[in-house]
Amino acid sequence: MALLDLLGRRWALRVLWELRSGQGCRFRELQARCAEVSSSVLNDRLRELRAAGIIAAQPGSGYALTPEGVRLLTALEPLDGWAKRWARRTAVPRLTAGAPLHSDTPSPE
Amino acid sequence: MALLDLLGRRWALRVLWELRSGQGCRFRELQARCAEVSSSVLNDRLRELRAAGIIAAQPGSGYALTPEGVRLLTALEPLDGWAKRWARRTAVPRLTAGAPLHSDTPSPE
DNA sequence: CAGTATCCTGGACGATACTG
DNA sequence: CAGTATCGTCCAGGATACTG
Repeated sequence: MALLDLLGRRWALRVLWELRSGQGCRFRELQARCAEVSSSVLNDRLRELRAAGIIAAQPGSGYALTPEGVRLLTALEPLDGWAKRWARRTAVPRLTAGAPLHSDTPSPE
Repeated sequence: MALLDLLGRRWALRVLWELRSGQGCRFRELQARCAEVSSSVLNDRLRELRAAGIIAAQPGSGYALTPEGVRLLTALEPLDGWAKRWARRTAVPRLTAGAPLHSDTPSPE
């Protein structure tokens, strides 16, 4: 297992996506943005992402992407692009146009 | 759920990776290359990937990537690049140098 | 060989209650 | 508010036996 073991887990990409702005985000705020993921799971993800050096806990401003994390987001872009086209080709056209890359990911716009 | 629901599943990326050459590959051959994944699961993955239009079953030559599948592999490259550097930075240096992107993925060289 | 049908188990996730 | 501890459920995946 490797990268997908990390990013494939529920909420992992969503968390990254929520932090994409570069602004720090508090635990509760993050939780609210993630459709109320349970605190235990959110905490798991945060710990894993921190251990991976993708995000870091700021002193007083919550969590934010590390430089490494920013580069990860960048590396993800082509894939998201592909996913969007693919969603258009493949997916069922009903439901509000969702998030190609991940169900819980609002996806880059 | 979307793309990660597909690629995050066990063996999914590995199958794509095994088909990267563009050569068709038979069921049993694929199974052998994938450390003897169970036939039921392999079949599941193949069906899902076919449904997604990423691979296709050739008449007599097994499975192969579709053009769309080829583009997916391309979109995956930056991510794999990131994963490799990341593995070097983060990962435990023990064990045979594995596959950054996915445990079961030999990973591009 | 290609693919299907069952059964079983581990672990991811959700809910919740709790602590500092 | 931030995070931990516990518990129950559910399902993906592995094993295996089977069919065409």
